[in-house]
Amino acid sequence: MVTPGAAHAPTGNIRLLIADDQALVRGALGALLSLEGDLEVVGYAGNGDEAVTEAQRLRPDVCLMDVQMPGLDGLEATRLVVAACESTRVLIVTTFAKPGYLRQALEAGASGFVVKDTPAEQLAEAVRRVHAGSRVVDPALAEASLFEGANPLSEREREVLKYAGDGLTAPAIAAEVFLSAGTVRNLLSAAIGKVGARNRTAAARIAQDKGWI
Amino acid sequence: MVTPGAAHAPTGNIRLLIADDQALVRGALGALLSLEGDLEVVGYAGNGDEAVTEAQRLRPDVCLMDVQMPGLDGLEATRLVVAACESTRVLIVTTFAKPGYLRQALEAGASGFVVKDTPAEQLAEAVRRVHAGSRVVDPALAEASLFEGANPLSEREREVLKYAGDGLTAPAIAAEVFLSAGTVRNLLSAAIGKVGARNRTAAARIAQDKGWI
DNA sequence: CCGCCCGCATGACACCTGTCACGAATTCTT
DNA sequence: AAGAATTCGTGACAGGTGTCATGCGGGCGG
Repeated sequence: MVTPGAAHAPTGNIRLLIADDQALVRGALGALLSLEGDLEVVGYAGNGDEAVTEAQRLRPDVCLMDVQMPGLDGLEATRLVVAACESTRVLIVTTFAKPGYLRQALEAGASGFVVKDTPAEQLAEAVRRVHAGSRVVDPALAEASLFEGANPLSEREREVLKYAGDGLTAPAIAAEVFLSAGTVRNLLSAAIGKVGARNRTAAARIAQDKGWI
Repeated sequence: MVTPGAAHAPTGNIRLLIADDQALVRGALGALLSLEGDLEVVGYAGNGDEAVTEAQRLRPDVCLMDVQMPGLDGLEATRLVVAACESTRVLIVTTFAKPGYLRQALEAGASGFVVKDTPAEQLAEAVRRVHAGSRVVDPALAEASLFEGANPLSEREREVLKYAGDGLTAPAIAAEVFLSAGTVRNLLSAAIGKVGARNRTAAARIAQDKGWI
């Protein structure tokens, strides 16, 4: 019998926190997982900051975390959740199978990585395996991550390449990052070379696809 | 009592088809909507072609349709479903609140347009209202669509701008679309002017954000 | 203390981009 | 049938891009 008011009622259920910036997806995932008898959704978060706050408050067994969220992104939120809640394991649930994302997720301490192409039936199983201490990662994605996951760009190169991808000129980027236009062009040129593109627009697209920016 | 084998059992339930290229999202939406006593998910589709085929086979009351799907996109699929199945209403359920998407969706015959930021509780209600013959559109998005939804770009301009957004040079684009490099530059210049950007990269980004490409 | 490395900056050069004017061919409207 | 509009193409010019060499200052390691 469950003791009323117990901080963590020893019901045997796996307690879940779901973090996704899209309310519909968040709610739908909650509905899906609640159908499983042994899974219990105890909280929701709409962005990275909320995810950290709610994880600290609720101490869920598993936190399902999207990557691209406004403000604090899911990778940084993962790092903070893992650091603050020893008993909480993080399962990344993301739209894009980007090698860079997987690598960063594992470096941040995530226990699993699932893309939204995965059949719905497999999500509950992934949650259970993560809770049991297993790693859950698509093998093909893991292999891609080994070769492509490592980000070849420096912090500054990533910074200027993001702006270039939005169409800003070198002088405009220079104003944003407080460097000279010539330095920005040198950084862009280096980034273009590392990514193997023919210009800054293509470089930004490739880096984004790989999860490097 | 339901007659066994009846093509459309007269149960009073609203029969749904869910089209989304992400299996997890598709399944989760199905789980969410199945919780409602009067809604019945009768089929799923992972792309636009499947959506059309399944709609013709199942004759659902409402089809939930994502926009960005591989192959036939959700807007074109909507057009075909509406043309082929008189009794099926289409509710667009998409990630991006792009004015151009809304306009194209309504032009394609969609009865509703919901973004995935919407609270999960409102989805079932939106389905019921669409089924009842109502239009379901966020008023703010409708207003934005009036001013920004109309695509100012010609067919050719859209075509070359997409390539430019991926970083292709004018000669490379010319090879893809079978025009001269000079013509491509003229088309890009016209598109840049219409969109109000300072270069092709920014123009591609703006057009994509507005749902024009 | 010295040498090396890294980040930032400048300048030069070749090439690409964006704009504009003009013309030819095709299509559409009157 | 004729005129207008649209699409495509060419050429010229100014500005932006990408590459490369070089130099300076600060930090780090020996």
